[in-house]
Amino acid sequence: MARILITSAIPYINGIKHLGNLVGSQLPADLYARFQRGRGNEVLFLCATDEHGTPAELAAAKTGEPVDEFCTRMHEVQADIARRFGLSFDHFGRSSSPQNHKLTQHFAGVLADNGLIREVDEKQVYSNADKRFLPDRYIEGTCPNCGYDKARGDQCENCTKQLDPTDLIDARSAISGSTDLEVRATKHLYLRQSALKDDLDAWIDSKKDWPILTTSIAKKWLHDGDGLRDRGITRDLDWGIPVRRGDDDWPGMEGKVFYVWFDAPIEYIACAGEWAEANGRPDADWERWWRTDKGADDVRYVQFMGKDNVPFHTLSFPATILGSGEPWKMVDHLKSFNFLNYDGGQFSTSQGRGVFMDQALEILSADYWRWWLLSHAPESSDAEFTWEGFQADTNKDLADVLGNFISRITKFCRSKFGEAVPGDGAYGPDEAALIADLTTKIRNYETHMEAMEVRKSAQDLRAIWVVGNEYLQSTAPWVTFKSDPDRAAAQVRMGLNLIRLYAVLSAPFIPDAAARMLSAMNTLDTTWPDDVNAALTALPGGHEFSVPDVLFAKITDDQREDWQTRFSGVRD
RNA sequence: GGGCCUGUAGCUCAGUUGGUUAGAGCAGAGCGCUCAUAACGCUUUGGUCGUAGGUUCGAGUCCUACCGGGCCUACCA
Repeated sequence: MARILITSAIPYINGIKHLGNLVGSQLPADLYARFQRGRGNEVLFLCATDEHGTPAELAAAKTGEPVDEFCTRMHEVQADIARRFGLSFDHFGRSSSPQNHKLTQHFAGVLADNGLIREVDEKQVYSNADKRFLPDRYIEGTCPNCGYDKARGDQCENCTKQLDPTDLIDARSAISGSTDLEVRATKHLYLRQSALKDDLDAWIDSKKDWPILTTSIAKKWLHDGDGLRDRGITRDLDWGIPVRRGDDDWPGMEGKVFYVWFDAPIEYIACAGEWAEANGRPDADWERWWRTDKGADDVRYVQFMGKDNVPFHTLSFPATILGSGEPWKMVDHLKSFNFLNYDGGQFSTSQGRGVFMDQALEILSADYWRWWLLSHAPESSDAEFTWEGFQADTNKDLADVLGNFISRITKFCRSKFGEAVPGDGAYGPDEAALIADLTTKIRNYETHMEAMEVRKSAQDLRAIWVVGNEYLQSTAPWVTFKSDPDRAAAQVRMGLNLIRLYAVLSAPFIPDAAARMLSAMNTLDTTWPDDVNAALTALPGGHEFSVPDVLFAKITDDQREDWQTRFSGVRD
C-alpha cells in the first residue's frame, strides 16, 4: 500500500473563494485524494486557511472585528463550504495555529544558524493616517508615464509600466486616501535564496515529469537577470507570526512578523501537527509523513495549485527546507493549473465577478459543479465557464448518460423481476466482451488519474458510463425477456452490478451521487475493480435494492437564464 | 520591454519522439429502439490545423517572422 501526502494551495482567509480558485487547487487535490483512498492507498490530505498579511487586517478592520476573531469566523465559513463541496481534507488547518508559529520560528532560526538569513536596512512608505507601512500596491497615484490617476505603486495597470511608489504623482494611501505619507527606514530579514540557487536548479532539473507550466516558471525565476534573488521574509505588521529565532528573541526585530509567504507553506507541515493533535495522535503519527528520518522516505508528496502560486512552491518553500539542512520531505509532484474565466472575462474576488462557492451551492448540489469543473479543468490553457456550456454538458453527461442509465435498468428490473437482483441465467459472450471492454477503459482511467490528467480522466469515466447504455441497447433485455427470461435476468443482473461499479469509479468526481448509487444498491462494497469480472458479480441473485430518485435533475432553460441574469453583475 | 503558455470542425477539446485518407464529445442531419430523466443506440454532415515563409522524401507536429488570446515579471496573496 502506497502512502500519499496531498496538499492543496491554502486559500486566503479574506472572503469566499470563487469557482476558479476551487478548480485550480482544492478540487483536483480532492479528486486525487479520493481516487488514491479508493484504490486502498494510505492518504493524508491537508489544507488550511492562509490567514496572515495586509488584506486580512484590512478586511477585519472593515467589519470592525479584531483580526483574530475575523479569521476564526472566516475559517469556519470556509470550512463549512469546503465540507459541503465534498472536499475530503483529513484536516483543514489554520496558518495562525500554534504549531505553525513554532515551526515557522524554528525554520527561521535554523536558516539563520546556517548563515542563510541576512538583515537588510531599507526604506518603505509609511502612512501616518493608517499608522502602517504600505505595500507598493496599496499606494495609488497618478502615473508619471501615462497620467492615469489610479496607478498603483508597483505598476500602472493602464499603461502597464513598472513603477516605484515614489514615482507616483500625488501619491496617496489606497486604504484611506490619505496623502500624509513618508518614507521611513525599517529593517527586514531576507532569505538568501541566491545561495541556494544551484541546489534548487538541480532539484528542478530532476523533475522530468512536471507540467511545463510548473518548471518554466521556476526556471524563469532561477535564471532571469542575475538569477534567483534573495527575498524579504518579514513585514511591519501586527497580525502574523512574531519574528523569533527559534525559541529566542531576535534583537532588532521586535514588533515585526514573518511575511505571509514565508509562513504559509510551512503550514503544510504544521497542519499535519494540527491533524495529529485534533485526533489525539502522538507526534510520531504526523512526523512519519514529513520527516524522512522518521518514516516519510516512502511517502509520495503531491501539491496542487494555481499557476500564480508556482514560484513560492518551486523556489521559496524548497529554499526554506533545503536551507534548514533538516530531513523534511520535499514535494515529488507539483500539479499546477491555469485559470478559469467567467463568461468572457475573469473571475474576480476583488470585483465580486463570477460565481462563488457559497452561491454555487445555493443553486445546485456540489456534484454538478465538481463534474463540470473537473471535466473542464484548465490544464493546458485557461478555460472558459459559460452557463450554456455548463447546462448542456451536465445535462448530457450526468442526467442523460449516467442518471438515465441507472433509472432505466432499475425501473426495468422492478417491473419484471421486482426490487431484487435476479439470479437466473448466466453471463455469456456478450458479458465477456463487455468485461473486456470495461477492463481496458478502467485501466485507461486509472492511468490518467494516477498521472493527474484530470480532463482525460473525466473523458475516460464518461466513456465507461456510455458502455452501460451500449450494452443495454445491444442486448435489449426488454426483448429478451419475452423469449428467454433467464437470459434477460442475467442481463439485468449485469446492469445492476454496473451501477455499483460506476459508483466506485465515479466517487472521486461525484461523491454524493456515488453514495446515493451505493445506497440504492444496498451495498457497502466499495472495492476498487482491480478485477472487473469479480466487480460485476459483487451483487448476487436475490440481493435486494431500491429504485433511487432521479440522480441528476436536468437544468432547464428557465433556470439557466435566471442564473445567467443573477450572476451577470457583481456581488456586493 | 522580457519570459512562458496558447490559437485544430459551429462549441469544448485530443493529437505521443514529424510518417499513409487530422480525432472525440456536444450541437446539426438521417435511421433504429421503446426499458428509461423525449432518455438510449447506430450512421452521418462539418476542418487546406491563426497568417506568411523555411527545413524535410514527408509538418498540425521542427525553425523564422507576423497577427490574436492569456499568465508571470519578485512589496497582493
